[in-house]
Amino acid sequence: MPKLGMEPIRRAALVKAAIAEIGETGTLDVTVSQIAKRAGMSSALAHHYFGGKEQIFLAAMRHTLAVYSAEVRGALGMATSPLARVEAVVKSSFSHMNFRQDVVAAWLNFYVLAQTSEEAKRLLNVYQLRLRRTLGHALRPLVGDRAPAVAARIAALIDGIYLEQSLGYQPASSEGAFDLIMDYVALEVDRGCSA
Amino acid sequence: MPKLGMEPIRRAALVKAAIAEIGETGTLDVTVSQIAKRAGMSSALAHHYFGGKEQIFLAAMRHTLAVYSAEVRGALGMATSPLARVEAVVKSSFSHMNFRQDVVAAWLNFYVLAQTSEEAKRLLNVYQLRLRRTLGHALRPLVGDRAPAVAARIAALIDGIYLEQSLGYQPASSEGAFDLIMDYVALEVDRGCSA
DNA sequence: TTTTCTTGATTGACGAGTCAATAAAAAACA
DNA sequence: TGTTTTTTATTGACTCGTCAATCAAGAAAA
Repeated sequence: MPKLGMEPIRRAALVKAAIAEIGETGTLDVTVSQIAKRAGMSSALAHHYFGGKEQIFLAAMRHTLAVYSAEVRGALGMATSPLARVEAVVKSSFSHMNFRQDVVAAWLNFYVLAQTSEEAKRLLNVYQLRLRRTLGHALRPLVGDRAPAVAARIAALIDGIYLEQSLGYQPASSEGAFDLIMDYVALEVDRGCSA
Repeated sequence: MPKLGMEPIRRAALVKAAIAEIGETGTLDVTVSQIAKRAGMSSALAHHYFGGKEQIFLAAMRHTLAVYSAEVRGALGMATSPLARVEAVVKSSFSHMNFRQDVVAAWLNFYVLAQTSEEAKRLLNVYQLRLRRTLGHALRPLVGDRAPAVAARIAALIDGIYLEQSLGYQPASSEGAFDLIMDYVALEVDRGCSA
């Protein structure tokens, strides 16, 4: 059976299966066997390609982060105004690709993983910083010096909405989440008439 | 040795130890033995009083929720204005009692627990709904019909800040978190001069 | 025949939950 | 009062299952 160049295919399958499995179980408490089985191979092969469970998780995390980043970059590329840039970032955060039940569950568990894995913590920090930086730049023309504070608030809102979504009661729609945040942004942009 | 009426003492010790252990490990992946040892007893006794690991977790969660609720209630009791009521809720969320490293880690893991335990999910929902209701009532005199939306945003901000705090980089100060949210509230209260 | 894939079987560790047995207080009793 | 019995508290030792990680061996390309 062995076909050549299987490594990248197997790795991708395992990463995808890991996210699906974490999403379905809601926990990092999934066995390598479960992941491997879902990916259509033996657990031994999973160990062969990744070395260990944690490294599968980290790869899944990098993948999730990469998908998100790519979507943000793509959306930013089409934005022509500062406000559109903010909208691009926010909209990407709640796109069908990223706001799915299993992906949200994976995010939640990555935060837990970051409690014990330095590498996971590093990855999450890269994400956090980049999000703030991107939002901050986009906001500068709109709110001036308040940009960092507004960016921090938007980031916290995104994380908070993800957390609520993870509970899965009445799944907040992507549009609802988007509006919730952009209404706040509008408020910040419109300020300046009272002070 | 056996002294009578140990049950409540043991249960309290186990709950406290569970939170500390979860906080230190950052995971629900703690053994009953670890918790029991920290609480100064054998693992058999922990099983005797609680029946199983999950029930220890749920008790720890109820305790965390109860401490938080008590603090909110206390702070609300001293508030005389609507704005003071909002401040009371927000300030309680970031008090020394509730914003501690281990307690925040426990919260994070309770969200994970809620993925698999119906009871945990129920408890978190009670918390979410009560928080929104309390904030909504306090906000009504300040922002009128926008109260539910503003309450939802505040709730998301609180959760998001907790999530960031769980990463433990440069621990956001309680005051910083408080200001971050109350600045937003002020913005909502001041609105109405542009539309 | 060398390299790349692949797995079944195994190992070794760990941990949840059970149980029988001990110890001390309290209650019942003589 | 002194003695027995019952209740409450407590644990060491054990069972049973699970799972990460390893390895030797097989199968198919190159």
